[in-house]
Amino acid sequence: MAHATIRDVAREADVSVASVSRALNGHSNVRPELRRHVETVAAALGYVPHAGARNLSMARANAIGVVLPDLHGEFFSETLRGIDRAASERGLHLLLSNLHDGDRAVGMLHTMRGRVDGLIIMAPHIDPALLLAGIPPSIPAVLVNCAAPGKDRPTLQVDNGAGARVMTEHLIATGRRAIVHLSGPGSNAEARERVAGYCAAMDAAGLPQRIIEGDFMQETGAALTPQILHDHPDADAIFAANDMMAIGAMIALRAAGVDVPGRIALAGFDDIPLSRLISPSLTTMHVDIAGIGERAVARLTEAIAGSKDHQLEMSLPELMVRETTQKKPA
Amino acid sequence: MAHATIRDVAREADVSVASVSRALNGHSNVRPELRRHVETVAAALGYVPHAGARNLSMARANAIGVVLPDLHGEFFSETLRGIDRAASERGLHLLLSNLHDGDRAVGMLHTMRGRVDGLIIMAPHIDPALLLAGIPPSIPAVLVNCAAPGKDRPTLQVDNGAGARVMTEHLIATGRRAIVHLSGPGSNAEARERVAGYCAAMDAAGLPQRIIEGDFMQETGAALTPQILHDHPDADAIFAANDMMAIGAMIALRAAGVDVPGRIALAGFDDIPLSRLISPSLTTMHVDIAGIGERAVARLTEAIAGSKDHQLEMSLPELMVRETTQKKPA
DNA sequence: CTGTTAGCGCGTTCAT
DNA sequence: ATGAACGCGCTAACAG
Repeated sequence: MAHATIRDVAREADVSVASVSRALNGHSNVRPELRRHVETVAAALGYVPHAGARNLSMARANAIGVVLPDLHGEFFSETLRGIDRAASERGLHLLLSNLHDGDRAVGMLHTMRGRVDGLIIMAPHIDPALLLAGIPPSIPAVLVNCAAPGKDRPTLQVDNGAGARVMTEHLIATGRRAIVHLSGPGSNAEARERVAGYCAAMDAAGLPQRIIEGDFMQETGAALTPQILHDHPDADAIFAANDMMAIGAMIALRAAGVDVPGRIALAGFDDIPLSRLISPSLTTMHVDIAGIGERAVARLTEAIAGSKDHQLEMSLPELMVRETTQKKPA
Repeated sequence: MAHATIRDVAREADVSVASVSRALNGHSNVRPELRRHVETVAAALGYVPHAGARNLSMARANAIGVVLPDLHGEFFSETLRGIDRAASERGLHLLLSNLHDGDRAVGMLHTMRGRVDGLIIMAPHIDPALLLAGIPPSIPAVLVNCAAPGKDRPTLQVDNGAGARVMTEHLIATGRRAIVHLSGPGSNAEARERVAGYCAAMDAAGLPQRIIEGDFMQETGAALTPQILHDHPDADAIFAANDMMAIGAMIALRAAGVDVPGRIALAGFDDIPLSRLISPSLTTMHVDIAGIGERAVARLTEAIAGSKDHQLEMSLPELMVRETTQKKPA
């Protein structure tokens, strides 16, 4: 059976649609008796308001669009968790969209217009020019870890460069010298920043850069590890650009019978929950993943409310020393 | 600046709104020259159609609502991944909603009416009567692992009872006798089914049931482990109702210096990606988590298309023997 | 307090 | 091939 509309309720209760609307939405100027009557009829008819129509008439969707590159791995699911928590606190729904490739990205962004009040966009892998052009200018949006500097959009970023530098310095401080960086894909802005941080630290210490490009996936971390061992037989540390690759590397190293951290130290980035659960536990840079999601929602609601504050908010990751980078034996 | 509407485009291009609509939606009965003109004007104005209005007029939202208990842990994020994949293949958006408590559940369900074409509901923790009453009858919905038998709704379920029984039998077959079941919360339908499977297997073997109630969380698994050790000093196996609790237990056992699986075997349920990455790797029941999400979308699109097929689809988990249940030394 | 009317932005008849 | 008019379901402004 088709759904009852507000008009069905009005007819059945023998009142106007306006009264039904007022009664059901808790307006004060309604006779209590009439309100009860309307509520009864509505319940009897199984009436449920059509949220789409209400949104149109109120010019408010009570939803925010979330644009992520991928749901793979713990990083983005943690972010989503933070976003979800902050959003449901505010009574907002989440409209999800995965930006796999850059081409369909703009299309996806467009189909969200009129269904959400604002956008949270995490797209370190998308060309900034393309991305900024794709966001309808009239829609509030906050950019999270995007390549774009975000001139006229509120922006949240992790200081990947500083974080990578701190980690590299930590490895050097614990006696490592032949440190190989297993990087993320060159197309990814965060990956590039982490490479830069690693390079800066190695340069400052007068050590040679050794970089192998990966793609942030665990399987790739495992697959490239033999190559690292082959290309750099003297390697005494691997700094993976994220935890998933580090874990892949750890599995490969274990399979190859390499002692971690005895012969090779291992470090990651992100501090996903998993990094603490494996053994040996993984030294990594802690990023407040869920917290970033929450902050993003906060900034977005401000922007929706009309704030013109387009500040860049930069957060510094924190070094978490765990088992995989214990001091190198002399 | 406010967003341009179809009327702005019509006025600017000096044509009717109908023509703009036809031109932009690729209808055939439009003069190519006019189409190009409209497209130019639309681009110049930065016009992006208002999806909400379009949905209302077409009575189609091109979105499905996903209702999950929690985004915590890998189980639900994996499910979501499967749903997302299947949905974006079909050009559907995902409207997310977390059903924390049962009270607000019905309200959440209602606010989705008119914004989605159908619902995927995973709510093993919600009272079935409450839940079924809360779903607007006119909205297609598929129930996944819900307590409700799902008489007139397509339903997907994991055969938790059979799975738990298989696992318990495996533990018995490897020589364990004092098997403690670390269960999920009694309010959860899946948890109850797994308890029943465990009990059936223990009864069949003439072994005494030993059950401690947990809540599916890793922290709880860790916290309850000392109690298990205390209440059942002779325990030679722990069968946790899900992997997260099993991992918590493993951490606690390691901290207590208990040899796994030497002294105590350990088993989980779900086969989340993590269970394979930890060491020793966890014996568990494999559930095709992402696959269930995909199936749910498939069933839902059928229902939206008008299928009256309300069959119950039951899937059997598969035993994955890994390190934590190696045979007990004689 | 209540009913009437006019939109919200779009797709879609029905004429022309 | 194009335009005028109507309706999707709801809220809000305006009368009474």
